Amino acid sequence: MPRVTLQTIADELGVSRTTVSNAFSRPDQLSPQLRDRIRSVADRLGYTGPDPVARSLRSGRTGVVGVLVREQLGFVLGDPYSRDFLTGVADVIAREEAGLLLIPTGEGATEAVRTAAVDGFVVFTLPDGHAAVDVLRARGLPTVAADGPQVDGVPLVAIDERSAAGEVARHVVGAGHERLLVLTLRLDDDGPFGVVDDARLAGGRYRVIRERLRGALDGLAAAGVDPASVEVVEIPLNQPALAVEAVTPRLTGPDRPTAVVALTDAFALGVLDAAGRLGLDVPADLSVTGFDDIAAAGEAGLTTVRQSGRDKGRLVAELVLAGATGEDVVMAHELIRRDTVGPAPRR
Amino acid sequence: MPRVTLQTIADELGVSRTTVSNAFSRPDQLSPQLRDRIRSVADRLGYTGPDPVARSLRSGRTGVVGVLVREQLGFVLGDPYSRDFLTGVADVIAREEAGLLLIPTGEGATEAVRTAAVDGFVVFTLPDGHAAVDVLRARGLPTVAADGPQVDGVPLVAIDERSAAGEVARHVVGAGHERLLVLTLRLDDDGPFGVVDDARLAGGRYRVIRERLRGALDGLAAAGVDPASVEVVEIPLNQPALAVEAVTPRLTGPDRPTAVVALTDAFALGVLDAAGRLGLDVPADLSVTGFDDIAAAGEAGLTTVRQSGRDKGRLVAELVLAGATGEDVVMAHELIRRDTVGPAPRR
DNA sequence: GGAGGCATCTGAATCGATCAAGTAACGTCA
DNA sequence: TGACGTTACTTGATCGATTCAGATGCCTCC
Repeated sequence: MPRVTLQTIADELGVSRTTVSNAFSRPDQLSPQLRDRIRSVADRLGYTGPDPVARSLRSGRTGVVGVLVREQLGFVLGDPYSRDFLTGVADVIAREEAGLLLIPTGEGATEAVRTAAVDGFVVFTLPDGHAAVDVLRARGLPTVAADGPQVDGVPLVAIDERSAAGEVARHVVGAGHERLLVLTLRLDDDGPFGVVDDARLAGGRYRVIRERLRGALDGLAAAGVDPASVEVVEIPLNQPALAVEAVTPRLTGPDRPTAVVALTDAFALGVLDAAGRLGLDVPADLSVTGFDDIAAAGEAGLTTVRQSGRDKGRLVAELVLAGATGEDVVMAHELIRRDTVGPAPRR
Repeated sequence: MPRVTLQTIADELGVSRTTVSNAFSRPDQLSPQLRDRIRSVADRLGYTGPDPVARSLRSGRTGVVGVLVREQLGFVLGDPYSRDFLTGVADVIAREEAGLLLIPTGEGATEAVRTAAVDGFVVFTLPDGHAAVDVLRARGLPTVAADGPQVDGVPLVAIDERSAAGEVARHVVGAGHERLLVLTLRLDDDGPFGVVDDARLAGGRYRVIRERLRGALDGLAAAGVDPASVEVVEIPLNQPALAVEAVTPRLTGPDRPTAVVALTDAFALGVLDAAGRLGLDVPADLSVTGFDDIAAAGEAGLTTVRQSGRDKGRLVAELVLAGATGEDVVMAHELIRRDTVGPAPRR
């Protein structure tokens, strides 16, 4: 039994294939009567509308945006900020009646990128030098990167991480803190994770984190705290529990830090948790700052840097759908002062 | 400047278009030398491989699976069980080098389903009678539903919700509890939400929840507790905070329930939270059960029904990719007895 | 009454590949 | 030596639609 196509219906009614096509895709191009007849014959024959693939081939557009995320989809979906971002992308995709092709891609797996039938790509926080990005560029489709990497020919949408982190650092030092601990997300995929040295920082391939850390250290220096005196601890996954683990042994003793600058909200929430377990009062005994202002940060009263992942997702999707030939976009951020930063406790 | 196609390369080298096609898609069909020459010319001309759309049209397969989820993508991604499921789907998709098209679809929005260029569909917990499912069936592509709805011609993959909930109910009653509270997720999209009556239960369009609730009530009855004596409270979104809100006013007074049977882990975690705030000891003062065994349930020591969302996602994806003509699949579940069910307190 | 405009419909070309069938050259083996 | 199988490549048809340049008829307006 041959498949039902436009031609089948055209033959059935004695009209041209083009007219049947118009009945579905450009209803104003034919009389309402004929349109209805065509529709009813289509229903009778079980024709559900023009084949999407054939339509895409001829028209040159698929109506699908590919979203490149890191390989472990579970971790991406588990992260509130990432979720906000994806939700923002989906908002626009739905409004424009487009589709969202999720492409989890490891360093080696570029095949999915090469063979994805899409009109454009969104790249979401991949490390610098990720192989998939080269493939993307070769394909020549509209592409926008969110948060990273920064690559020639691919517009980047992000906040000014460096100055945002600088503001945080100055805010904390301004409250009188001198003994600080910085908690950072992984700078690169290869371990070991632990205390960060200069080489590790300089070589970090995750742009967002690298810039944040640089901004924070520069901000501390500018405020009069020697960056060499602050311990920087690197944690591989953006989960509160890992921050608890990293920070707990470091929050005891007379020389313990009086403030923890966490480069993500998840870490900051972990620090609040750890402080509670250790009986430290925040902010009387310990000050804590985060980054991103996810929903849980507001509930916890966390002082943090606000940026809207959802707005970013929306903007990025719009740029891709619009053809994405533009420049980088620097989005707004704002230091939100809530209840987790106080004056440094006196010895 | 015309686009570079197989023909461009064929002309450049004086070979046939098919041979160039084979160089990319069936490397064993031509000599290694020619293959290399073709590849190098392709690189030089900036040809990144066969156009995915054209290839799909001719070959009849797209290598993409469409996943239908409910409209509010944010809520879906925010739910741990849903996330596990999607991760499972993604596992298989990645392994088979396919793509995952996310289709958030509201009751009215069936256009995305009609025009999705996919080889098959995964339906994830849509309500019975959802318009998108009719469109799906008309398209005649391999389709599998996870958790619901149950529709003729669409294989369903789920656990035996009814008997699982029955086991929970018998377990709780077996510990001596007589005054019970049941917390259920929405039975249907239209409010109002609150105390559930028989009509609401019978008319519920979310299969999973309806079956769980039936199973729980039947189990209570079988164990000798009059279902009419248990209050059933319906909560619209699967979030712990909403359970806290619903349960707090009901956990005071001499006649308060001694056990809460929550039909999702998120609700159960909310109950644990509320109990803590009220100074009720679990399980000495209050017993609590959940459903699904998400990661946080284990950490909280929650007695619950285990099922693997990830395994379910994997199985469903495999069925779709295999053509999905089979029967319904009933997956295994297991009652996990941890630390939140104890003997009923004496008055 | 003729020119022009609009609404409606048609036909051929085209999108970029894969597929099925076929050909030519070369070796192998009875 | 001749039938047969392999390897390497070609030819022509085809997937199912959209696009674009007309053709046709009918109405309007000067």
